[in-house]
Amino acid sequence: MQYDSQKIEQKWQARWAREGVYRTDGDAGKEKYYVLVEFPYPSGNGLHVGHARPYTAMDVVARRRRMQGFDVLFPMGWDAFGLPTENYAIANKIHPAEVTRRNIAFFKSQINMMGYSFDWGREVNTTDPGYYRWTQWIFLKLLEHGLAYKARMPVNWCTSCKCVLANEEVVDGVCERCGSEVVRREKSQWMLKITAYAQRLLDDLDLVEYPERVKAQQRNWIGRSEGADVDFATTTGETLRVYTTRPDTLFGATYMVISPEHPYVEAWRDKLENGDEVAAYRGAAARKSDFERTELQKEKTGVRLAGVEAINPATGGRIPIFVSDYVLMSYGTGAIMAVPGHDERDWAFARVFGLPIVEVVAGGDVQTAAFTDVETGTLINSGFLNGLEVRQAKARMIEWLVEKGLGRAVTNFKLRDWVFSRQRYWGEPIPVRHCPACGAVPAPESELPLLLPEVASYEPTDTGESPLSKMRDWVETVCPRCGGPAERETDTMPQWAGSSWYFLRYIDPANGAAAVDKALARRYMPVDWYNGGMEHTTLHLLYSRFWHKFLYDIGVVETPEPYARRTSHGMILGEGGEKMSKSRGNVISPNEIVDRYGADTMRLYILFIGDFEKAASWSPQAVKGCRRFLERVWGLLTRAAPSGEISPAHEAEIHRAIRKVGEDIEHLKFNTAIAALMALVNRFYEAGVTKGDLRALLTLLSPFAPHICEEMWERLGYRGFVVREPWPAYDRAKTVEDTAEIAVQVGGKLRATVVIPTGAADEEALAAALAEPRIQKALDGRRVARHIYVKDKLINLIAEKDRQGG
RNA sequence: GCGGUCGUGGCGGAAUGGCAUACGCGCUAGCUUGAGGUGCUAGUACUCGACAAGGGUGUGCGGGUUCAAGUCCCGCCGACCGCACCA
Repeated sequence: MQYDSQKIEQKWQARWAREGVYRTDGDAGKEKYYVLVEFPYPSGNGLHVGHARPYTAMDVVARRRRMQGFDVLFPMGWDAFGLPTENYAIANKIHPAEVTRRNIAFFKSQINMMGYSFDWGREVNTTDPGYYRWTQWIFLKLLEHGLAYKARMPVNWCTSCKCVLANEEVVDGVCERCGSEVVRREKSQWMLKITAYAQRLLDDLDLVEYPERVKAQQRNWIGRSEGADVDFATTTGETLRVYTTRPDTLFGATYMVISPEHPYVEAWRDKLENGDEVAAYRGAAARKSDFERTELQKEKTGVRLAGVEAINPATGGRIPIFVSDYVLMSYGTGAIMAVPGHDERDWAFARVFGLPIVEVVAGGDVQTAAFTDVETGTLINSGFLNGLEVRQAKARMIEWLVEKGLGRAVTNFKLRDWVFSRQRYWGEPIPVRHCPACGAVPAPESELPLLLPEVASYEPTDTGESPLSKMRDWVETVCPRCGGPAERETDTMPQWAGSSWYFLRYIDPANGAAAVDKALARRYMPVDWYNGGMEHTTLHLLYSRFWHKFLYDIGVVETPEPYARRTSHGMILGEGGEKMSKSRGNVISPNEIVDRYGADTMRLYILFIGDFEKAASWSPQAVKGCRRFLERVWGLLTRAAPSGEISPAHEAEIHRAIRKVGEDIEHLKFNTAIAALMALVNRFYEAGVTKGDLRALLTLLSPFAPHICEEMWERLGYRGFVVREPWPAYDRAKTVEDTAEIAVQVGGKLRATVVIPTGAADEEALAAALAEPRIQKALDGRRVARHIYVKDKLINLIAEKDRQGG
């Protein structure tokens, strides 16, 4: 009797589908549990083993929750707008919607091949008008609440995608997706005011259970800092405002720096003695790509603004002003007071330009290096601040600035508003009309969904206009406000739009009257457990938290946070620990593995491969171990004694396995859960097995390898589906054996083990230990001064001489 | 530089402060097989010792706490991930 995985897997996948065993039942008598995996982008490459890891892990969780009696929501869908599809469509002259349809069909067949327990009755697709209608609706609501606005500003422009990128999509100065150079372009863009939520996005991290690294990364990205705005008078009459986190060092500000993009550079042009030189510097900075501007930790450059000076409000002294690209226009006020004694960048700049370095916080040697410690220093050379600690001096200086009307305490964030426009075809049209008289006017809600028009060409344009702009009969419309002629917005939304709320649509996927029914949202939100990739920490995860908070504010949902628990899986690497990629030719397709070994083997291996949270290298050898294990499980069919009871010989270890497998699943320790099941099977081979033992094994193994378990369940004559069995309970009292082998140490060193009854009393353990000849030998005649006994674990004997430190 | 994670056999990796290396891969030997890219059994950290009995040493390095440290504390070294001229 062979283990024919192919036949078994097809058989049970068909039966599960027929019986609808994975449907979310909505039974109000049950507690709900919402398990979520990140929905895939259906690329033409198909499912990757990298998808299989999180999907399998969460499938195990969902399956266990069903067995535990929860009403489980475990849905799947498609994040289908996006550039690769559009580019493929352009190259092959197929409509992107058709490409998407084909890719989804392929992906879906692969997902089903793995035996995942998704409820397909709730499938969502971000490119479906019935879905993006509500994405557009949320945009209109954001607009209504002043959280969407159009602004002309320098944006990140990918030279290859011919499209604007969000800050989060620019990695090391190049496009996150295609790796091409990103340059700055001045463009009018739709922006979402995520900065309005910066503080809440930061604070509410305390409400959720995320891995520390995820929270840290988000905090870092939000980048809150506390300081002060300070106004400096200048010799031209203008006031130059700076932001500083070190107002305590104001007396040490010996010069100022403004960003090349600072408006004063332009405004002062005619007043400067070296206007041309400054303009040239500014021009050079503008031409540099982000990559050039940030990549090199180069020497500081800059130009002094000759003819203008500022007055340090604390000292009253005149100080020079420079323009330099180490000051960013996008943070603070785009201008800084430079304190070379206590800031490394200012110190480096001062060295290049021979500027004075004044020590105002004692504790270091400012001629050698900037002294930046804020914990130990004491203020000097600082008038009324002298003698104060840094912390006190900050507060005192802010009081003084407020008194004099020169400044105030300010909190700043690194987080920038979200650039929300894309100049591409395959995205949600932004439902806005531009009227020469009324400006940007929201499209009426009744118009939604505002459908993507059929266009002849999806080619991006070099001018930076969306391909939609060429569709004149679509573009030309009327203003909803004044009725005059108007044009439609031709930019589309970024791919992150549809994925910012998809978890809500799963709850109520067919609702034509609302994005999600309130009562249903109340039942299923928040997502109880959301697993996804680390690469989305500052993109999707942050964006969707923002949207969800907004939907909370307007009463659509009732939980402040969308995800109660977030976990992250490590990457699956190729054999040598290298990233899997087509160019390296080391990509493993799940199909290869399923064809050769079966889905159950694939599922086991992808979880057994290593620590779920860490990167792991694929090993073709090790896959076989998992197949071998299933063969051994299968082999138990012919060995099982007819008794339906758990055999006394295995009772304790089965109860321990129930506990361990359950706990391990909760803690993402899928590898050790499987190891425990392997150990159990090994014991069954050593000491015999009954039908009852096997029954227990199958219920525990079924979340991991559901097909083989279902088949064996049937062959053993059990009724129904094993995947619908209740998760077994363990009895703590039954997890212990009658006897325990305890370690016997002498002076902390292991000398022997003895077998004594479980829970034996101290004296009994001591007697057993002393009766051991090897212990007597180790004691070598010395008296036992004292001993430490840990029940069922060990006994440590301290001999008299040991205590003297010998 | 800042933030985070982490250093354990030949390899992937296990260990609520309590017998380090579970489980799997690989390897070695024996059996099985017509054959094996099959299956089974046994072995597999290093070292002294006779490949025995029996010792000793071992979780990146150096200290410390403790009856007991891979685990806790301090200081180094190294790796990986994220951010990075954010004032």
